[in-house]
Amino acid sequence: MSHDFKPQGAFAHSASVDALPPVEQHARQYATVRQAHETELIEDYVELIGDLLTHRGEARAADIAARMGVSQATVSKMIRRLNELELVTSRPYRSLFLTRAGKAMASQSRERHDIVLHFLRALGVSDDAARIDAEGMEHHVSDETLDVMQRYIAATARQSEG
Amino acid sequence: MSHDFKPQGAFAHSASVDALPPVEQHARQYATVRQAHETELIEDYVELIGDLLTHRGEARAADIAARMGVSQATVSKMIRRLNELELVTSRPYRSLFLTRAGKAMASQSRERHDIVLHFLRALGVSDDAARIDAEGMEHHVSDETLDVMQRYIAATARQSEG
DNA sequence: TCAGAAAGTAAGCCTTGGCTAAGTTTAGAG
DNA sequence: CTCTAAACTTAGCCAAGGCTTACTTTCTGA
Repeated sequence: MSHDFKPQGAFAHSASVDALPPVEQHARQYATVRQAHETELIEDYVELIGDLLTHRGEARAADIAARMGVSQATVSKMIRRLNELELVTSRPYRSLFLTRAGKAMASQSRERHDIVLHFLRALGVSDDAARIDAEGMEHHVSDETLDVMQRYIAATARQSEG
Repeated sequence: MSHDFKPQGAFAHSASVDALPPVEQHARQYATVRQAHETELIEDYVELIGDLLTHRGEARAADIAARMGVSQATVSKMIRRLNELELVTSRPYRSLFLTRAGKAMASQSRERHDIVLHFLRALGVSDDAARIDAEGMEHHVSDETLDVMQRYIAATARQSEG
């Protein structure tokens, strides 16, 4: 069954005295994080634009700026980038639209975000903390971990149904 | 008991049709993530320096570069920054040392890192994925979530003892 | 002991993602 | 209809964190 969930048992809490990982593996870990950083912001913007389109019918630069907590100028510049990356289409002074690729990115980000958020809540984290943590964590969770989170959510749901 | 662990039950998996959070809250979420980004790299370097000092007895720029997967020049520049921030002390062409503040940051980062890593493994994530995810996640996990993770680890340990 | 390799530094370049200030366009209220 | 406020864009600034290339210092082994 794909939604089986079995914790694997805890290990001794002693990584700080563990040997360092081999140099190449260590370097790959950091490379993955740097890589994630490059796409992170882009994904956040695209995800937000998708949400605004879904919930408000349009995505205006002013709304994006207010929700991101940055200046309109910053948003304007970022929109140019998203355009170059062919994630959005825009006409000057007009609302934005997502391209096919933009829509795909938005829904994928949204899905990851939701899974992480629900996982944290299912684990017992408060709503406020879960929201903030999910925002930061979503870009650093592998498909494998995401899968485990989904199974955990499903298992917890079955449990609470009795 | 402080190490009690009770899952809180899953919610309907439907945040994508949830209303958007209030503007101010939304902005605060992103601000927190941006904030984390600023300290993230610094913490990674300091944590690595601490690990090298612990496991190798010294922290050389060449080792840091190899493990971070960046050029020596990049490390050299970063060391200057860490110096300015009074996290390390260094004499030209010599190995590094952590200041009191640096040591504190290193051990705190190391601890968060370990908790996240052990949590992921306890959850059933493979070692490789857990390592990579932990590296990225550690900077985005609130104290509250960290606490929940620790209780989960403890609970899973008791369970597997039988 | 000293010459070449390895380690470290410095200078200067690039991109990203913030900002402010100043100008342009759009939209809505009177 | 028009004029002002809000929305948007542009230009130009800054810091961070990469890079390469060129130089200096240290270490080591023949």
